[in-house]
Amino acid sequence: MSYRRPTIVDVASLSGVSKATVSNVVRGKGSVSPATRSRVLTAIETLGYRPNASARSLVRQRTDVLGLVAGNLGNAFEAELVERIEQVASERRFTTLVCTTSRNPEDETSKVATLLEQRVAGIAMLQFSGDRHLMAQLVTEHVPVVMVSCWDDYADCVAVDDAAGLELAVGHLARLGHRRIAYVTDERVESTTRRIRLEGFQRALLRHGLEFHPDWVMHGNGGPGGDQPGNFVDFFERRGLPDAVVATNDNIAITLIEQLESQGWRVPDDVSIVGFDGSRVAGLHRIGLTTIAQPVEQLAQFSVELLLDRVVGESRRERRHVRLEPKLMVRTSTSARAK
Amino acid sequence: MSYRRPTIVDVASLSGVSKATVSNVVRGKGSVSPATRSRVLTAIETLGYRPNASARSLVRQRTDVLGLVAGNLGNAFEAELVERIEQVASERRFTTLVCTTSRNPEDETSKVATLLEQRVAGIAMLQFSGDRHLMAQLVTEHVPVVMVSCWDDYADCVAVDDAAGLELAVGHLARLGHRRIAYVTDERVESTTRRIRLEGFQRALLRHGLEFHPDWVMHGNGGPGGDQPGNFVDFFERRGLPDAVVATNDNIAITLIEQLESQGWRVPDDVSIVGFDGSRVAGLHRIGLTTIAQPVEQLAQFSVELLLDRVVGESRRERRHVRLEPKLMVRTSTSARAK
DNA sequence: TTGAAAGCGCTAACAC
DNA sequence: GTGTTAGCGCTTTCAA
Repeated sequence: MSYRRPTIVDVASLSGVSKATVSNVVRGKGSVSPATRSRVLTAIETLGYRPNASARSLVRQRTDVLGLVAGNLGNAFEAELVERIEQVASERRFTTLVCTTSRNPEDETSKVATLLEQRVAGIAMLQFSGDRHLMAQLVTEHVPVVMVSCWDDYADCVAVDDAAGLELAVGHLARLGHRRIAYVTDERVESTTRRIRLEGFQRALLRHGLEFHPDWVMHGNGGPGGDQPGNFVDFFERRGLPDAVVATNDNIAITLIEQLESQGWRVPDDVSIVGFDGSRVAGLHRIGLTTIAQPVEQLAQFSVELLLDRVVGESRRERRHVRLEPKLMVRTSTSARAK
Repeated sequence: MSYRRPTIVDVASLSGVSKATVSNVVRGKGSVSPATRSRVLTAIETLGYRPNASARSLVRQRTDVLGLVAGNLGNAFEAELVERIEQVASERRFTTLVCTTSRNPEDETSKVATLLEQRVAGIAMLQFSGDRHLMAQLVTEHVPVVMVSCWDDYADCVAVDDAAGLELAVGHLARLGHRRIAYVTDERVESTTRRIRLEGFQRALLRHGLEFHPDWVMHGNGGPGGDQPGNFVDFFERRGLPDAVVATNDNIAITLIEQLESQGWRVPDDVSIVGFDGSRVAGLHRIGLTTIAQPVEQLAQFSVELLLDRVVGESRRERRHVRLEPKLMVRTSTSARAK
């Protein structure tokens, strides 16, 4: 004899009503007399009845589950974002199916396929390889998608204003007297964002009357697992140390600091460093990374809202692209240029 | 007219077979002639058919979803663990529903309830308040549960060997000549683990001929959100600085360092610090936290294995409690005692 | 090798 | 205010 979970029918027969009535009580819909309601509630209690989400989803043709595609939770910023999105979704009575892709396009494809089989009500992508085929599929299957801290013209998007962020970074460095400013990007950042940030960097330099040297753009490419960039030291030994470096995210910035310091260079005395993300680690005194903070809370709120707007409202509205204000966090990795 | 997803019936009629046959093809079970198989496959392709997990779960009376209860993904160790568990589960064709509790018992209860409604095949708890009622419920509902880096006698468990970890920590400090060793615990660590670690600390002191002072045990209690401990400075100003401090996790250790240094004390010159977890941050040169590393990879592997063992094998086997070897990572937060 | 049929547990019309 | 009923999309006997 094996254990069988109580169903709505068990509750119905125990309380002497039909299952429709039990359903009404459970959902708090329809009209049920106080007396029956309490009888049903008692039966639910004594049986330990718990509605079956699969059955409900099947008939309602919709789940209460959101899919969340992240790249790598070892990245503190992404982990925080995942946590907040889960919490905001939970407040709206949605659960979250979390997947990680290790920034690997094949994983991305297969994980999204899994989410689609699970019939998630919507998908938030915190990492997107840019795969056109994937996007097309998502569109044809009518699954609401939001790009969070990512960008794709064919989906709702919510991200920090990258250009404004780079303006903050460069402006800060310019005010400190730095003129030769290098940039470190990373192949694993989603391509549109990567491009926009680099362009933003160029424009900010221009605006501050500083020169842009393609030679000073380093394209970090990650080693296996984690956000380990390439070898910065080689790069700077060949080209000489710039006054300052803007990195495309905090992880890269921190690794850069580690590598520079292990070669005897000092931050910020020899070179100032600015990160991007505003992850918790950056705020530690020992790290003290000046960075462009992304508004995690707003990113989470907006992404869930954009998603549920389409899920619940089934609104055929236009795609919305939201840009949020970044914030400059000045710490000890930047200082005035030595004369 | 609204969009309707293709179902197994659509595939069946397009390929001119019954849905049972389509089902056989999809699942790769039963016997289907090569000819029909390929006809069905073509139909699936052209329709973009995707099996509906809810329908399948309903009839199979089981989902392919694992529930994962974490405390706080801002904690790097927990985030890494979540990521690895998701990946290991994914290799076994299971998806993961991730919940965070902010180490809040009410959230824990409600999130577990949600997982139960979703009929997850099993639950991995990376955080457990110790709620007896919750455990009882889980047991009566016959849901496989595994405590990961947590402990509860009534469930399968996989955790680091806490006592061995503290022996490593204290042994290391003793060898460096430290004698007055303090301990910082944290209310938010699951209670059994908290107790075992403290006892392990005491026993390790004893074994190394060092005295244990209850006065030197500081019970950190977190502020809201994140792992912020209480005010360590007050504590040490009242009792004087010990030779060294062992912290119950890396986050606490790092905060401790920050607080001490902000008061002008130096680590490790004035006091050595040892953490617990082996999170990525601890390994940064700027942090250089000596710590007891937990075997994340093994924790992930074992936890999924223990869970699926019960899910798939429906084995009525005894509860299993696995303890894994910790590893001492010596870095720069510890040094020989100044004479 | 294939098909017909009986549900899995629930919701939502629609009667009464 | 309550009950009846017809599925939702799939798996799984059991026949053919």
